[in-house]
Amino acid sequence: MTEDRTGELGDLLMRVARTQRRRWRDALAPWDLSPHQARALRVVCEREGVRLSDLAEALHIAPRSATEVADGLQDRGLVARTPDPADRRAVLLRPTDEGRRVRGEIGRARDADSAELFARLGPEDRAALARILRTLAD
Amino acid sequence: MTEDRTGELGDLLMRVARTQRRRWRDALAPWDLSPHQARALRVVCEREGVRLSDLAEALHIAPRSATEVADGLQDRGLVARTPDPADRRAVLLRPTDEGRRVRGEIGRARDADSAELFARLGPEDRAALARILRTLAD
DNA sequence: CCAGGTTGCTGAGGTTACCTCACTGTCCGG
DNA sequence: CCGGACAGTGAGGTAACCTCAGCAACCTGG
Repeated sequence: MTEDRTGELGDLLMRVARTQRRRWRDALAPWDLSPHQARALRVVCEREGVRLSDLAEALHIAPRSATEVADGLQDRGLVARTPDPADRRAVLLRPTDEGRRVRGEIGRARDADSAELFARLGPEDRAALARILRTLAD
Repeated sequence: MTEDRTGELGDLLMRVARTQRRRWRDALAPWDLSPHQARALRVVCEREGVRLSDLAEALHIAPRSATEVADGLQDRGLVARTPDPADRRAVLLRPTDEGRRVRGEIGRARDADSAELFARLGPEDRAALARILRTLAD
């Protein structure tokens, strides 16, 4: 079959991504965080003062659901709700010291995990993969 | 390290995969099937006579949950439960005619969607991507 | 300057897709 | 031929989403 089975490409991408997702979930276990929560923590740490609605948008979930994600992070003492001085309806999410610490740890864990997963690729393959994926990511 | 940010690679992979997943979910809407159900239908169609426990393993879910996935597919008339002649405890899942038809349709839809997604890549990039992903997929 | 619509968050309650545990009926090795 | 392992399922639980309604604060036009 000289045909360019594009379907297989999608399949492969799916499979590798699934593997990676599984690995990451496991790597996150020591902190008892879901991938989604880790992502949320990252968003909160990267911007200074995140509104719940912004978090919802960043996470592609309904605004109402952002409340629950924030609750989870707050219960673990990783973020704090502070009033928005510019709008008394709004709430700003900020990382606590613990939150920043944990976000640093999981960031390093993620890098380590990524390095391990991509270790079997040579440097030129890694570069090619990065270039190709960047093209696909818009 | 010439700053080979492996972490970014993982990030990119995640992002592209998320896009693909979203696209597929949307492409599946006309049949009112979840990606998971489509995957299950595919498994059932590819092997002849699938045990519930095999389906569970293929889908990486608990055996009990395979019952529910099978229920969903059966309610839509896509698969049928038949007794396993070799083991009266077991149940074999087989696709109905409708199931085979739908599986063909969504297979083509998936190919089309994949083709569209990867259209912006040149043939040599597609080949390189396939080779690299295959390496990663074991 | 205030009435009425819009926005930001959350309580209440629903759905979906998983899970574990317990049970029944069947299989099989000693 | 019997005790343990195994296949599927009923019952009931959880996590992560959702929509809808309500409340307070914001903003805009007359």
